Amino acid sequence: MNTGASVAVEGKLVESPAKGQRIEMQASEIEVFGSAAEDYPLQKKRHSFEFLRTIAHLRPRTNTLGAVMRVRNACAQAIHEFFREREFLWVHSPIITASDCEGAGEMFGVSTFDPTKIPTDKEGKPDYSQDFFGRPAYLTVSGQMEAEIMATAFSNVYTFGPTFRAENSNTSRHLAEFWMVEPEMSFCDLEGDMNLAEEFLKYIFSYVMKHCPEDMAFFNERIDKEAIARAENIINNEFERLTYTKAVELLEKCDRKFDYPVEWGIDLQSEHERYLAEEVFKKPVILTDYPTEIKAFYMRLSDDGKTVRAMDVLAPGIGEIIGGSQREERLDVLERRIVEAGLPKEDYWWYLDLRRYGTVPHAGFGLGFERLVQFMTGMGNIRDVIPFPRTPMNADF
RNA sequence: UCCUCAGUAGCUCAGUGGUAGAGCGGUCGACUGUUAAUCGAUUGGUCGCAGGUUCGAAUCCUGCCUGGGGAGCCA
Repeated sequence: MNTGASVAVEGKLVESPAKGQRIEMQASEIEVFGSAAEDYPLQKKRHSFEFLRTIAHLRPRTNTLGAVMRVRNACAQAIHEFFREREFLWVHSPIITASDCEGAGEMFGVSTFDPTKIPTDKEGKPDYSQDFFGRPAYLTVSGQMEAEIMATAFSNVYTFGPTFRAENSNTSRHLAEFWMVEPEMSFCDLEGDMNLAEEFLKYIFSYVMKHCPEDMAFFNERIDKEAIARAENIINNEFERLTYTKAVELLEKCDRKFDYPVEWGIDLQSEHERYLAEEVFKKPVILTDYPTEIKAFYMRLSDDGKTVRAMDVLAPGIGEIIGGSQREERLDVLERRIVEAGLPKEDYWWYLDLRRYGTVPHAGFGLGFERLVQFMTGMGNIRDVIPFPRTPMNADF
């Protein structure tokens, strides 16, 4: 009988005289349901995560993936409990969207066309009027705009589901298919948004520490010796909050040499964000009030005209884990911002309707679920915190 | 997409121009209060792929493929 066999053992559970275990079973009967062939790839030793990714159908049996999947599950439970306690409505945003106005990244097309013979119009372009939806359709990159719709009816809502990015990103922090949590709150400003984000992360970390203590101890010992200290740091300390402008001043004054020079107006680089979260404050940092030019059109313009009410939560070791904002609720300002961004206003007719009919101050944020699990467990590669990772050139299993 | 490192046995790796190696695993046997057991034997390779240089290439050169790390984009 080899490692990997499936068995049922009947016997007597007794106190063990051996070291390192309290109990053992003295077997009286063993039934083998499935023996494992001698080429069973999982051995009783450490395997590299790269190798395990090539056998994604067997790796859930390993102790590390097992711990990851339990913690991932606990994170999902914590998210639902957090919002249920606060009476947020879980709304199901669509996976397929015909709206091409989300602008959050490259999208996967959804079509039933036979790729070898796509109908074309007079100009030789694909004639989508003959396609399944009668127009171009895509996999969603974000449920935010649908969440905004629902928030104008139910006040507090959240989405939690898969999202897709067709970007050719090959990093340990990106997936083509990943899950996102997006709360959206009416009658809420940026302060309320930040408060919720901070409470939210603290809640999830407390929940996992309470429900998965053995798995967290495992990660702390085998994967990342900071895992438990980091969780306690999150739970027990106030997040640092400062404006983008203050952060830039701080970066300009510090002794550290950066590959990319810092000046007001630039989008902060990974090295800048890491420096702030890992070296200056050594805890999560919330940056707010970013320059208008580097943020999305729907974020609420401040009175200074130069910044928007946006916020990013930067986590040590991970970087941006949450991105959010107060949304622009003023119809005239939003229309102007859409035009300034060079976007077709007619595509946003329903989004603008939300401002036309009973507009309301509102705010929300998005959290990358796999990044949260990475942050929680200390796992280095995002492909190892989702059972079946989808990345460029990889959709096996 | 860019930069960089790597690809040798099922796994983890050593081998820098001269007959392809180790540990683990597998198989067989022995032994055993074991814990990723121990002891003995044994099995196992188109050295990522294709070309080139050379008397001779795992080793040097070129191209490609795949993977890791970093960057960009972002969550």
